[in-house]
Amino acid sequence: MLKKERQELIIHEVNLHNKVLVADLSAKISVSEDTVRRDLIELSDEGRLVKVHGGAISNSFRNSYKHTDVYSLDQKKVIAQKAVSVIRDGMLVFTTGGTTLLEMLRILPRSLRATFVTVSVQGAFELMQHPHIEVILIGGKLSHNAQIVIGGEAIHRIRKFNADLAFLGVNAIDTERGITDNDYEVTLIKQAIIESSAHVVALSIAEKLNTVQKIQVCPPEGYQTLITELPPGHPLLQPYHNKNKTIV
Amino acid sequence: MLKKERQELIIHEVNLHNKVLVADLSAKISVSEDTVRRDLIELSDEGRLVKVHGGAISNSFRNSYKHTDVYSLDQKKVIAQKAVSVIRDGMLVFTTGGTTLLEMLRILPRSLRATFVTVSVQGAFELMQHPHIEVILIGGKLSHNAQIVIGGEAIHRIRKFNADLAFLGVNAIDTERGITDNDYEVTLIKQAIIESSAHVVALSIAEKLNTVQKIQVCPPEGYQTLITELPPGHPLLQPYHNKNKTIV
DNA sequence: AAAAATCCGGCAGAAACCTGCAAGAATTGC
DNA sequence: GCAATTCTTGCAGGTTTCTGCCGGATTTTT
Repeated sequence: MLKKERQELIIHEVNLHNKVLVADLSAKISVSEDTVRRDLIELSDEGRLVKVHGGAISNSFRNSYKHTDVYSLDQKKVIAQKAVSVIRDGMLVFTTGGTTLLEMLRILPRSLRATFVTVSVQGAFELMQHPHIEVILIGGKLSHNAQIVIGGEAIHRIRKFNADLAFLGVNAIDTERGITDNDYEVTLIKQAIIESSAHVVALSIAEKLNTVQKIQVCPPEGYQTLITELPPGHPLLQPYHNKNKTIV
Repeated sequence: MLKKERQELIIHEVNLHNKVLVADLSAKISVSEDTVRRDLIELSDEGRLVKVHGGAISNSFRNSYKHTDVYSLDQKKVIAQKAVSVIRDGMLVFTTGGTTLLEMLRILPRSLRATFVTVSVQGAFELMQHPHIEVILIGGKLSHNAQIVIGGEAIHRIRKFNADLAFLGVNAIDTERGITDNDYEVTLIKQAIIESSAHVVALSIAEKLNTVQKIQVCPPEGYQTLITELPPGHPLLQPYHNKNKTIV
């Protein structure tokens, strides 16, 4: 059996079953596991499959969600970078939806070991790419608008957790009115998350500072940390310092 | 034997068997391996075959495995098309993961009004794009491998539903051993889905027919309808007709 | 935290490859 | 027709590739 031939066979198997194990392949084509492993590495380098511990999975599985144009992407990347620095190994972390959040999930260091609980479909998808992160998805009805899970059952589930940290993507934030949003169902979810977390981190681009939406998610004292793309000493942030918020 | 003649013979062999070994050819036409090697290099330069270490493979062999992004995409689209025709307005539908399923969800008619319950993150993502479909996501721990929700809580949730229809993306299907898979957690989820559905539709590309994996999802009588890309009358499907399956 | 599985780098033998060479065959030019 | 030239082929040798194995590191699972 030619090497090339063998590799095509492997690709075939992977695409057929979405996943293969080194041991299975080794037995099936009667070569050592080392050889299979080397083949997987080569194929992986060529981008024809994704190698994982113990085998490989098809990459057709991996690229259904595209990283499209996001508004203020650069600012959001800065925020994401700061947000990541707050997370510690072993934490139980809640996350909501929102593009800033997604950006953060995307750049989580691969070495991080933590448990993430999320109501966001895309969030779950991003988190799945990380090898050492356990992902718990809150179930329930999906909101077409917000692309997160909503509804009573979801809230019920959220309340069962006691998270160390919650990351809240915010729609509007103000020193007087706190965090506000314009989708009632979403505010309920965010409230539940806030109440189930020891520490709440609000992520907001500067543009959303001092804006107000129709429905309150939480009062100004509902969160402890605020992260924007601005340096912590920026004058725009002074009012939040005055409210004893931690500014990153 | 003329050089030209010899090379034509090689081409013939390659096209016949899709591959040739230098040693075999050398023995067959009684020339040294070096000569064969030189011939292969020339033929390769002319683009009539692909030289590899140890021999050569035919062009068609190589092309036949050149996939775009999803394996057997065309077949899967055919399957998806057929599957869609089974769904009626108002139904409560279960779906598992798998690329075939995703393909189906992608082409659901925008006019369809139904409720979908899914354990697949990408599935949920696709379904969210449809305006009139209510999407219920089963919560729980996410499997990094299978990219679906797994675990006891998920199974518990699944059992609360009484679906009209379940679409099962299968990994291997056989008239004797039924539907089989190679991930234990996934089989549990699929079993729960089958038990919670009045009618189970198995989606499989023909290539997976009569293949067996390690763990049984359900016996041959566990599902009622089988959809492949083949026309229902195809001889390969006869055994399934004999088992009283509905073949679409 | 221990045990099992997997991975990785290096090693060695075998097989395959390449380069240069020379003898023979075929072709060309006169 | 014959010599010069080119082409082809096999061989020798040194080089590269392939593959299995081993020991230690890393990861996963219990």
